[in-house]
Amino acid sequence: MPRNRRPQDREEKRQEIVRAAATLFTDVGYDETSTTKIATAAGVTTTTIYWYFADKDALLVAVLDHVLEAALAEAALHSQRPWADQVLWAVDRLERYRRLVTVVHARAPISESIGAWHDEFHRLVDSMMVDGFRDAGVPESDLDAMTKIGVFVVEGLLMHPQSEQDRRAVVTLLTGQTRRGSGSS
Amino acid sequence: MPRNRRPQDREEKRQEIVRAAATLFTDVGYDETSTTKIATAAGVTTTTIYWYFADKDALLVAVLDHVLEAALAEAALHSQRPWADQVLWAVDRLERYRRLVTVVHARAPISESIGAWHDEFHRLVDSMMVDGFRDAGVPESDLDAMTKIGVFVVEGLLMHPQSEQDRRAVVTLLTGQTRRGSGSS
DNA sequence: ACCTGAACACCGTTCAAGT
DNA sequence: ACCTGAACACCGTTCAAGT
Repeated sequence: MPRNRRPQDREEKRQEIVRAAATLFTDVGYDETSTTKIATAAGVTTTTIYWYFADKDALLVAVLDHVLEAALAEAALHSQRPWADQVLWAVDRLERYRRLVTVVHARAPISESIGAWHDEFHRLVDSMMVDGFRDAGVPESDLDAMTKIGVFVVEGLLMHPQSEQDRRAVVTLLTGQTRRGSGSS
Repeated sequence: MPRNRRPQDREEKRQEIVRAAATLFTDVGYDETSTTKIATAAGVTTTTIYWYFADKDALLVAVLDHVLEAALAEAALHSQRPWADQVLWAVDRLERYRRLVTVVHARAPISESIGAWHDEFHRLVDSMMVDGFRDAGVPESDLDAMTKIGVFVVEGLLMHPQSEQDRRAVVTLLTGQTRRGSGSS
């Protein structure tokens, strides 16, 4: 009984569009990637994209969810390592998504769906950061401000690539300076 | 002898285009502002813009220089105030240029002229930050990393507007925590 | 030297028409 | 339900033509 036939195929094709868009948005950029290029890469017609997604922004949200899901799954494997290493690993892992970060910042104020995704994302990152800094011994009174600084520093490191050495120095200072006597000659 | 007539007029018209573009790029956004809208606001034809500027990116660079010059002139008046206040003032003053920050980050990798402007800008900001943190008593060994954290935090505060109170908490923690016994009950 | 109107290639999106 | 070709309004930019 092929009554509800091939919901498989539909999901597969949708995934193929998301994967093609993810690659292009990440490596080339959102503004630099036309819907026609995405369609070609996914093996469909330009207009077909609009059968699966309301507009280009909706496709971007699907890409962001796709990328975030994979990154979170990987991050879970590192949750037992020292706090500084976890932050450093996150920066390493996310650096290639620099272009996605910029486009989210650029479109969040003008696209409701991207704005909502951005807010949700920061809620998630904030909650992870709070836990990390608390475990690292940051006093409760400084925890909120320290979390914000942590998020800003990670974002900054993504946007302004540094040498491995400089990156490590920044993260060490960030995660270590509130613990007494942690280096500095 | 009107041999070299009206270099005044030329500079005036150029300035008018830059001013119109500055307002629109700042309030509406770079991608959201067409060259036609800029031309209309400046009282010229679209193609006239291309007599004064090589392309839209060159106009953006002129806008960035224009805005930066004004901000630096104002900043000079505050150079004697406490370090935390100076940083807080800068965040306050620059918040309205959030859209310019995003577009510079978005276009720096793909436009050589924007990339060059971005590098130059960070050299300037870095040198100001280093002096501030050194005077505030940050040890020489942490100065480079601390400067980067400072720049990232200022950028983060620009991109993610906070309440006056939260902003102050972040900047206080940033500028104060390396000085011994500066609060936190 | 300075400015313009017409044109070019491209963009995201819509929609009537097909299966 | 799913997909398409043709068309729409708009974009940044070019260029021959005017003064």
